[in-house]
Amino acid sequence: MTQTAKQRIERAALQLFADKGFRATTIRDICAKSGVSVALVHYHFKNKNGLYQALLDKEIGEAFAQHPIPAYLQPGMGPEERLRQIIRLLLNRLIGPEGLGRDRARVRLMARELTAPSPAFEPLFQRHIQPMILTMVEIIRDFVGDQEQAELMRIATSVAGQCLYPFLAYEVMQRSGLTVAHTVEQVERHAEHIYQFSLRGLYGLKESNA
Amino acid sequence: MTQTAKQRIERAALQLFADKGFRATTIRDICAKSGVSVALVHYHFKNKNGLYQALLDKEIGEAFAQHPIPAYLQPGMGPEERLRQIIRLLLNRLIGPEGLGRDRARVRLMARELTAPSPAFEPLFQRHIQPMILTMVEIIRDFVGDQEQAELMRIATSVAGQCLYPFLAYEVMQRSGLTVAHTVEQVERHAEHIYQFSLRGLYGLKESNA
DNA sequence: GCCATTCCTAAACAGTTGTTTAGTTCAAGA
DNA sequence: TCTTGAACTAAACAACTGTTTAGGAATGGC
Repeated sequence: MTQTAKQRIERAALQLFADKGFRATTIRDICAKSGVSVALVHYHFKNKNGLYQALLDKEIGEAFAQHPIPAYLQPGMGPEERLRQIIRLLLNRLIGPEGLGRDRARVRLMARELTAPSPAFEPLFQRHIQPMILTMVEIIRDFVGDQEQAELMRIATSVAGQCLYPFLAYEVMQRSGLTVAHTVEQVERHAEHIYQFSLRGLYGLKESNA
Repeated sequence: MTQTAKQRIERAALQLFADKGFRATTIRDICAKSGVSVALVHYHFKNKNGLYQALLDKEIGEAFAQHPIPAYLQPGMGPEERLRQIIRLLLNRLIGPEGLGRDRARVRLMARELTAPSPAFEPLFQRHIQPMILTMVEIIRDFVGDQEQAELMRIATSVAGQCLYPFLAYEVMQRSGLTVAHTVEQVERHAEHIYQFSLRGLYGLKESNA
């Protein structure tokens, strides 16, 4: 047996939670898929919530931790380079092969949590998502100067939306024949596209303000 | 009694399905909230799936039908005006006060379906979502000329992402202190912002291609 | 050999869930 | 007045669900 029972449980649970959601997935589903008894799940993970929490930490937490913010943003960078890097960070974390993109189930699980967060997601949100958002907003504020709250929100979502949409709308896009590639080269190229696209948009704002 | 029992069921079900999801919402939850008996739900809607389907059709189908594509796109419009109009369409449908934005529960329900579609969503997808995507892709193709599939996908998601993100990431944004306004004026202003932002980005692509 | 620990299972338990059945109330039409 | 049909309820049903209990291999240390 190349995989331990615990690993088989985790694998099966990840796929089922991602496909059907937490509530619709039963422990017996997971057991049938991984070939273990019902009690073993409780032995290894205490209960259904514990299994889900462990999965979030492992599949999402670890993937994000491999791409920490300081690996992209270094002191002394100008606003343009910082913008480029925060976009690369988002894309590598979300659809990059070392991020969530390696596994389609990871993407679906994360998309569920972003649109309908569960209590188990809270620690991950505070640890990884919130800092990303705040950093992005700060970079954009550097770029466009002082703005009213509503305008800042519009600009921030213009940039962040480009990064997150191919990730959130995975299912819808696939049904329309549009697919996202997850190779390193494709991700870098996508990041560069979003950077260039956003840069023009941001410069346009400066012009119309002046 | 100002509302019929059937209406109270629908109202309670909408809020609960939006908050907790289809599976996590029980018929008894809905009954407790609307003050009716369990059997009455089956009397009016046949079963739980029927109730959900009826709700999707009513809350999302009707809102979308109020903003049909031909009301925005007319023959003879140039590519720039068509781009502006398709953006207005998306925003009015999704966050406008006559669209889903009128009711926070509608937004949450739709966001759930976009990231994790249920079988009940399929007819709405084919009727409303697919035509929107195809129209958007067509407009962008007019704009940027022939492109390889991957590049077209990147450009389309750059525009669509800006429109959909404030909608999909409702929860996450709210937790970070960013709120989306749903008044007509705010929505129109947001649409104009996305149009200008995208226009610059698209012109940039033309330049770098030349 | 014996013991302790880890990994694992079958079976039972108690509560929940969607659905159905049988029957009640009540207003409108003949 | 009688009847018909729509709106509604209480109670029961059968299946499912998360969790626990009691115990069986198997392994490694002493």
